[in-house]
Amino acid sequence: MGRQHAERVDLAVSTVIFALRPSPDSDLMTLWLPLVRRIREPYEGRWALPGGWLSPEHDLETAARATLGRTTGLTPRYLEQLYAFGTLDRSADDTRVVSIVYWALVHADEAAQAIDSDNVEWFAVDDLPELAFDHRTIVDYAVWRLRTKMEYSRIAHGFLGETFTLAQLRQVHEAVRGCSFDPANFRRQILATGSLVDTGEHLTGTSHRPPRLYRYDTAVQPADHGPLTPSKEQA
Amino acid sequence: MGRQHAERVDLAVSTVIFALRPSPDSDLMTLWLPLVRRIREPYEGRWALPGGWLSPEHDLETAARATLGRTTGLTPRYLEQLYAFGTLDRSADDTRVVSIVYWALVHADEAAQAIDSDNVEWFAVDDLPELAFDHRTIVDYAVWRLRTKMEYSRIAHGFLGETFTLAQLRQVHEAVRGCSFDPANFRRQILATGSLVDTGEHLTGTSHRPPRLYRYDTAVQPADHGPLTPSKEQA
DNA sequence: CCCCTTCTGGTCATGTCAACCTGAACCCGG
DNA sequence: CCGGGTTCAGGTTGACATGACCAGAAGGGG
Repeated sequence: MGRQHAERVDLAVSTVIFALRPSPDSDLMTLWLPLVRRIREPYEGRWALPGGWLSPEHDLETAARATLGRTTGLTPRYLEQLYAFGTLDRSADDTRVVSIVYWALVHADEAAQAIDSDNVEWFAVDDLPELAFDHRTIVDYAVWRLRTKMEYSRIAHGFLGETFTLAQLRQVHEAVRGCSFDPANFRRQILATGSLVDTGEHLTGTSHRPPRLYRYDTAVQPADHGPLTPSKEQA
Repeated sequence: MGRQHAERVDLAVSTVIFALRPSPDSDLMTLWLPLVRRIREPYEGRWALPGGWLSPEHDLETAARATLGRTTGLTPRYLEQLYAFGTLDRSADDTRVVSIVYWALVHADEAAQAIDSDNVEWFAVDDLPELAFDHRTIVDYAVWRLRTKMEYSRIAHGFLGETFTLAQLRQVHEAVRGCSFDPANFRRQILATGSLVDTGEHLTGTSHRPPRLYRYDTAVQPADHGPLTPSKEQA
């Protein structure tokens, strides 16, 4: 059962971090994610997902959180395991690496003040550079999961602040799903889920009728993980 | 970035294998899965999921397939990665193990002639013994995934043969979902998806009107994996 | 030959959802 | 101070999907 070859399997944990930022050309909100420039071979100079080796004293999720804090200085509003990638050819040299990848949502205005250090840069998901390893596949899968989960779950929460208007929430859905929704129908559907709480306050300062401010019902879980509760694998 | 402690992280691959068998007390079909008895500490004598250490020359999915063949002698009709479990306390001794778990569906009548060797035994998911490690949590999660996926995907395929009647397909859904469906409505919904092909043949020998035999449309994928095609991570 | 079973197709009431319409409420320019 | 512009907020309508139910068709068994 032990390892027969001299080589071994290395375990890495990477994270796909999503934030919502205004597009440079249009004023619409689009998806962005931070990448780090590789300073070592293989793929030196290429952009890659933030991550690191898994040390024995760290939990998988803890490692993903640490990576997130190291590269962006932020704490995620949502964090979930994406997939474990482990094909033989994904490392390009003769090492064998299995990457357990997480995906996270961070606050939009927090992401604006995030650190933009030398080797970390934010990219729009529609305009990514060439990535190292199989990271392009990973990002595509993460975007697909985000889009799919947005349809049936309430993870839009992760992009917004404590209180928000229905228009803001709708803009998040439109940015991620990539299509526009009827404001009236969107209101009816969202309110029908019972996951929103009316704060009674209104957002003022707009040049039109002041919209109501809502808050998420904290009693409802943001996403259905089945028997696995988030942030805890209830071992 | 390297491992700081003397201990390391070991990587295991386990598989939750599902088959449909008639219940011993009732004649209804129920979910069963094979477990292996541990012959070593920790948890010696307890039942556990089939699995093994990941060797550097094996793909993750290949390892899962190998485990499946070793314990049941079967090839899966469906195989998908479930989750990577990696909390610190899941090994009960001072080793650190990360388990990448797959789940699989095998043929019902093939499972009947499957090997029932000394240390391998099939159990009904509703009547499981105490399991080793956190394997009970893993099984619960796998059952939840199977039930959830059955609602929107066409993985019932994995339990059936090449051709089948609508009643057989309905029985699979009823066994997994745990409720009964109206035959007429079930027919309408399934046929509306366009994933079934009428073979033109009928099943004879029954004591009632002979039902039509259908076949799955091979052009349609059994499940939506997004950018990740099954059996291939398109690295 | 009648009866029982299941298959197969159909109807009907209900609920859901997208498209559309209308009044409400606020800011701003004149 | 007042009317126009804009968005919010709620209601209506028609198309479509869903679930409960019904009835004829087609076999085998007593």
